[in-house]
Amino acid sequence: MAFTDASLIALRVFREVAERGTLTAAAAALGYTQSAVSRQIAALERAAGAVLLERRHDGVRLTAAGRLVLRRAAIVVDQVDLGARELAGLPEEDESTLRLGWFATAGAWLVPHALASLGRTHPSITVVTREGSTPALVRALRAARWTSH
Amino acid sequence: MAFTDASLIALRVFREVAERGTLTAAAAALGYTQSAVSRQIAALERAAGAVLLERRHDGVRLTAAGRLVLRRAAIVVDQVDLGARELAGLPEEDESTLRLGWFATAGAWLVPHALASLGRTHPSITVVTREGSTPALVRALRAARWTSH
DNA sequence: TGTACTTACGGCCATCGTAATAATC
DNA sequence: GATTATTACGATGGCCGTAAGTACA
Repeated sequence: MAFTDASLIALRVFREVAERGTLTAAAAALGYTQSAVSRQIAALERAAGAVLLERRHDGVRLTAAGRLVLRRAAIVVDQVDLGARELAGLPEEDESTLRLGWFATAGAWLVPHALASLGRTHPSITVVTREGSTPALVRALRAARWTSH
Repeated sequence: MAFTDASLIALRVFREVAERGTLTAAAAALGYTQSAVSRQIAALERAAGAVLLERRHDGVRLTAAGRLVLRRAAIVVDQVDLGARELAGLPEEDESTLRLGWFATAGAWLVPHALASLGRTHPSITVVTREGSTPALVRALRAARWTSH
């Protein structure tokens, strides 16, 4: 048993809660009621079979299981939103496009490292390389992370 | 408008349909009825605002929009399943773990390239490096793709 | 008392299976 | 007729908002 049959909305709510620190703030941000968010979280915890949030008097904090779920939920939500933008035929927003140039010596492993790390935390960000670099490194970079075309 | 508010089950059903080529086969594989799968797909298309499947007399074929959605849906479903396994505290199944050794000269860009490509098509596969290689290359590889611990 | 989260109630909407319908070989 | 997908029921279950309840400074 896991959160296999959870709702996409539940994952979105959970991410918002994790980001804001209180159910109330997340509810306001998403246009829901406190109770709705509370039940979404409860349902997600029931589906996951684990407590995801530590309840405190001033809000909530992620448990270890909560951090684990958050990592996956963030990727899932980003992928859905990215697919939605693709379907709408829109190019990526400027804020989600990163243009990057670097020196060949630094790019050997530092750049792929940074890009992969970025890809884990913000999968929806598109990376665009600068033309005119060493062809081999450009290929390696493209291999490390390439979101669109 | 997009498939932002689609169901996780719908994405799973869609992936199964795309893989099997008929709604009937997907329904049987998932324990659903023909009609349930048909309505899931219809709902997903309504949410996406696009026709995802071309109906033929011998089954269905993906449209361009369908291929686009499938790419995202596959990642989403894999992420959910991966999170589920993580929550269950289980190590990855053997069939989804890849152990890899290589020569330093070939690993410089060919290995990260292959790993990233693999990661796009099969995000749930874990890559485990062999000990004793050049430390810098090991670090670069870990940066390019590292799923568990 | 204020600020959080939780729970009970009533109503609405989604989804299921069964079964009937349509279209193609 | 066999195989495909779709549509019309009726019932179950999930999720919402309102509102009341609980806990902690």
